[in-house]
Amino acid sequence: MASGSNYKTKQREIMLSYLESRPGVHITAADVYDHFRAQGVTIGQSTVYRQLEKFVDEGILNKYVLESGSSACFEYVGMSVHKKNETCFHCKCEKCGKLIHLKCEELEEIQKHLYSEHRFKLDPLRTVFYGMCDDCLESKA
Amino acid sequence: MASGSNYKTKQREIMLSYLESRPGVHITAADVYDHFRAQGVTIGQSTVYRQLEKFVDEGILNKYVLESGSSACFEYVGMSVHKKNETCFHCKCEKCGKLIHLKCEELEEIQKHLYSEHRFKLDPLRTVFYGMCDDCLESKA
DNA sequence: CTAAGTGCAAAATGTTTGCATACTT
DNA sequence: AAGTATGCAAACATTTTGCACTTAG
Repeated sequence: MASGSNYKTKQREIMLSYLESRPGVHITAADVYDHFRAQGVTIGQSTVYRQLEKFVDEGILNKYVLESGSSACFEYVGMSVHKKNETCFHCKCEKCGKLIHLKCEELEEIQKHLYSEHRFKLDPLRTVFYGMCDDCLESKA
Repeated sequence: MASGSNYKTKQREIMLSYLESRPGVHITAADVYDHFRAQGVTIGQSTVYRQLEKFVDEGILNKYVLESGSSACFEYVGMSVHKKNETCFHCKCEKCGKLIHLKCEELEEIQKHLYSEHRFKLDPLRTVFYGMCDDCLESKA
C-alpha cells in the first residue's frame, strides 16, 4: 500500500487521468496500451504493466483476476473511495461472463460475520462471487 | 455440470485417485503432472489439463484462480459433497495461503440474499473468500 | 549527478490446439 | 466400427525481465 518514490512522468500522468476518467470500470493492461496507441501515443507495454502495478500498490487501483489465461482487470477506486472505505462486491456470471458491481449493506454483514464468528478478515477487493446472473438464469430454463 | 461421456482410461483413473487422496488441498496442473512424472508415469500435459477441466465440469473438482500469472488451483470436492448438497465455503488467506473450509448456516444466507435481492445465483463451489486468517492477523500486529 | 522510469525485444509462464495414434465401448 | 482420449509439439496469450537510454528530482 505504501508507495516508494514516484517520479511524475508523462506516461504515469496520462495513464492516471485515463484511469481516473473510468471509475468503476474494469480495464486490462491491453486496454490501456491500445487506448493510447489508437491516439498515436505510444507507451511501452512494460511501462503499462509496471505503472498499473504501482497504482495497485498505492491503492489507487484494484486488481482482479477473473479467469486463468485471461488478463487481469484493474479498476480505478482512487483515494476518495478508499478513504470512505466503501465496500464494493463483485459478482461474475460463469455463463455470460458479465461482471456485476454491488454496493450493498447486507453483504457487508458477511464481513462482520466472518470476522466475529470465524476470525477471518475478508478482503472484498479480492473476492469475487461466482454464479449465474439474472439473464442467464432465465434463458437457461 | 452435466458430463458428456467419459471413457475409463488409465490416465483418468490414476489422476482421479491422486486427487481423491488430497481432499481440501489445492493442486495445480503442474502438481499433477510432476507427481506422476516423479513416479516414472508420464501423462501428457494436455491430458492433465483436459481431464482437470472435465472433473470441474462434473463437479468433482473446484477450480480457483488466485493470481494472474500463476497457475489455476484445483481442489477435490467429490461426489459425496455434491450429492448431499452440502454447502461448503472456502476462505483463502492471502498471506499464508491457508485454505479454510466453512460449513455455516449463516453464510448460506448470502446465497439467499444474493438470489432474492440481486437475482444472482451464487455458486459456492466456485467462490472463494479472500482475506486474512486468524494467525496472520495476529502475527501482523 | 543520481535515482527512477522508459521502451524494446526476448524470455518466462500457463494454457490451449492440431493432429496422428491408441484405447474404450 | 465409432467415439473418445492421448501425447507430442507448436501456437497462444499474458506478464515479466535484461539492458541501454532518457528523464525527473
